[in-house]
Amino acid sequence: MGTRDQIVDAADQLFYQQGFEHTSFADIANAVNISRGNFYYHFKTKDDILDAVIDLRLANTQRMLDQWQQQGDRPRDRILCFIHILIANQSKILLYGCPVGTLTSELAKLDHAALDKASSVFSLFRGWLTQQFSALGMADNADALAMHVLARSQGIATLASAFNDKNFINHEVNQLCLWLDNQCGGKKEVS
Amino acid sequence: MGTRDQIVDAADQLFYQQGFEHTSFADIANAVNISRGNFYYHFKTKDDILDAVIDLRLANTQRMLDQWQQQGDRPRDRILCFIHILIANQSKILLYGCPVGTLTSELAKLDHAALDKASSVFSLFRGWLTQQFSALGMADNADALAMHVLARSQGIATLASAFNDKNFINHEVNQLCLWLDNQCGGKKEVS
DNA sequence: AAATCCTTAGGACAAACGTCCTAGGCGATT
DNA sequence: AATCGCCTAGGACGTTTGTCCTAAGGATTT
Repeated sequence: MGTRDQIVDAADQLFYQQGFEHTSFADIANAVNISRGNFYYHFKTKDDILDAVIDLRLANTQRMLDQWQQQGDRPRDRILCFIHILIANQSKILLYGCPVGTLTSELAKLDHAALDKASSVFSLFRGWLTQQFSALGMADNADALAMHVLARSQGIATLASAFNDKNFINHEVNQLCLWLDNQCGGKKEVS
Repeated sequence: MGTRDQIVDAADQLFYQQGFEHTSFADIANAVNISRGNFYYHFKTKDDILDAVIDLRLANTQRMLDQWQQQGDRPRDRILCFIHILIANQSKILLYGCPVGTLTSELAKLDHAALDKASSVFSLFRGWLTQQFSALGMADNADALAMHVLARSQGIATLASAFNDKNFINHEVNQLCLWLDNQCGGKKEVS
């Protein structure tokens, strides 16, 4: 893997674990074992790295969504794939919260120009979830349902991290699954 | 108002709007119009200010809860008071998210010692909400319901801020009220 | 072998940071 | 009037930050 990609990978993790502002050039250079000078060759400013990191996250997210799209046959199962990332990434979420939500929150406070781009990771999930709910025959308020699922997940991650409570994640994920079944119950599947 | 209280008040707002780490001594001193030297007389370290700010938030929160306790007769109405802070603080939430959630998220990433204390603001709400649900005759899972309400509010704030979407707050608050009525519906009020 | 280009290392730079010290103003007490 | 103690101002300190420059390594091409 090229140096540039290593930098973006390391920055991706560090931004998640330490926050964007609290991560310095030196931190990243140290993680990749290169000099700060070499660093500057690949990225002129810190904002450039943030841009690259968000691009990476967008690509990774899209790849994951595509995978879920093929993996599950029924839209309901696909939505469950999304919900279950809370379980799959449990330990990291307990420590650092949701990667998307915490970054957008930080950038909002910094009044950073990259906030919109960071939010677009949310938009990927939002659009994909909207698709699934539409496929379930709820085209009318599919977007609202998508946002609801996003918000629920977001809140679960934040509180689980604040209270460092693993069981809370499990319990709320179950509740969210029940909610989903309830939504599916009365409706007829379309696609 | 004494200088010390002015400092804590200014820090409270700045920590909310800019984040803890992104707020400097100079920022606070500038907001209160005092010199950095004077600043140091009242607080030895930045962590001391954070401590005082969290104490202020704990006191303010407790006062608000007490007020809600007297204001609403029925527990259901009291819980509605909590839910409606999302509406009352709408514009600030759109810009900076939830004061409690964003601070705990930041401190978690900084691995800061004050994280537990910051989370205790959540605990105040949690305990109070648990009381209300218990009074509604749901003592068995009152705490789980309290956490559910907290998580929903938290997610609403985060996403509303990310998408800068005021209508989303209104819609989700309505949904949350419906959910609450649903919970109250089957149960008999105790106190 | 020479030249070229991509990559790397290491340090220089000003600015900002948290922290700390000292001198002085000002009201209350004696 | 003199003294004391609380409060304030302003600057000094060492470190870290993001940014930038220059020189050299190393592979490929001519």
